[in-house]
Amino acid sequence: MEKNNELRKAGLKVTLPRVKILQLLDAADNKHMSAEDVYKSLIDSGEDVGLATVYRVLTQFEAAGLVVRHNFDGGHAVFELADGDHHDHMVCIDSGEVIEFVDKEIEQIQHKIAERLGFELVDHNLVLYVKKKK
Amino acid sequence: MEKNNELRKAGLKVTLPRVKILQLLDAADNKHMSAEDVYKSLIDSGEDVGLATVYRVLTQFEAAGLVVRHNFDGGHAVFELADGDHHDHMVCIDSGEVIEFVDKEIEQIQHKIAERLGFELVDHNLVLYVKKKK
DNA sequence: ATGAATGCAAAAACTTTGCATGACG
DNA sequence: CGTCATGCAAAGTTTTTGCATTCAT
Repeated sequence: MEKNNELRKAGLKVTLPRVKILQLLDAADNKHMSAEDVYKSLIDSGEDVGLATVYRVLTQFEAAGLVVRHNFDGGHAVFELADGDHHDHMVCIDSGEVIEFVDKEIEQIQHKIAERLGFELVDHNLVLYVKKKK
Repeated sequence: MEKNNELRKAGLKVTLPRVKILQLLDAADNKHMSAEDVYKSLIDSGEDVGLATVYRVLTQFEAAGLVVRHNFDGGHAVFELADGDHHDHMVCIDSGEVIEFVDKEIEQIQHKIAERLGFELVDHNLVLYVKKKK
């Protein structure tokens, strides 16, 4: 679906900052960007946008399900475009490289664990820290 | 091993704040405390300690492997005493309750995933966000 | 005694909010 | 045109740092 329609469908006006941020996340080499990353990138592209707007827009996008927010390591949150497919992350501790993966089995077990303890699984966060085999 | 020796072994002087914080984490009903939690608890116990010291001490304990820091969702880090046994966490998004669990199967699959992609699994972080079933 | 550890306050890093102006539909 | 969205600046949160004082060894 085309981006502008996704915005309208989410009840958000099609404004320049919102369109630019969507485009940026779509085209980004680094799929996982912090608010600051997005802000700087837009400023560098000559856009006139405020950091507060970036935060507001990303938060709205998250609420609308257009974007996923990850709270990786403490400091700052990173955002990536929601592509419909859920996936987890593997981070190489040497190179910083981020690899995405999905494993049906793990997902199922997670559900079972939650159920077994009387809970309903709402979300999860799995990050594997790895290094290249020599 | 007795606490004071653990401190000495880590190259840390045995000071009142450090001892109190270790004791607190050891005796805590809630095993997962934020720096603020620890600070308030100590103040309530009549200890004269600074929040900055709590942060410094917890960071040192983490570096020494005495404590594990978790970056759950919600902006602030929580700490728990390292008990040697690895476990993952389940956080109730309604009550904030934290449940620990271990699942051999998930651990094995994680290894397989890393291996399959040519990596060696060094560490991982798994948090399930759940809510109580009605 | 001497270097490390502490408390306090100030600063830093990240994110949210209030408000007047400007843009979308 | 009436909102809704924006930019800026100011305030909120969480965590870190500078510095003089105190404490452990």
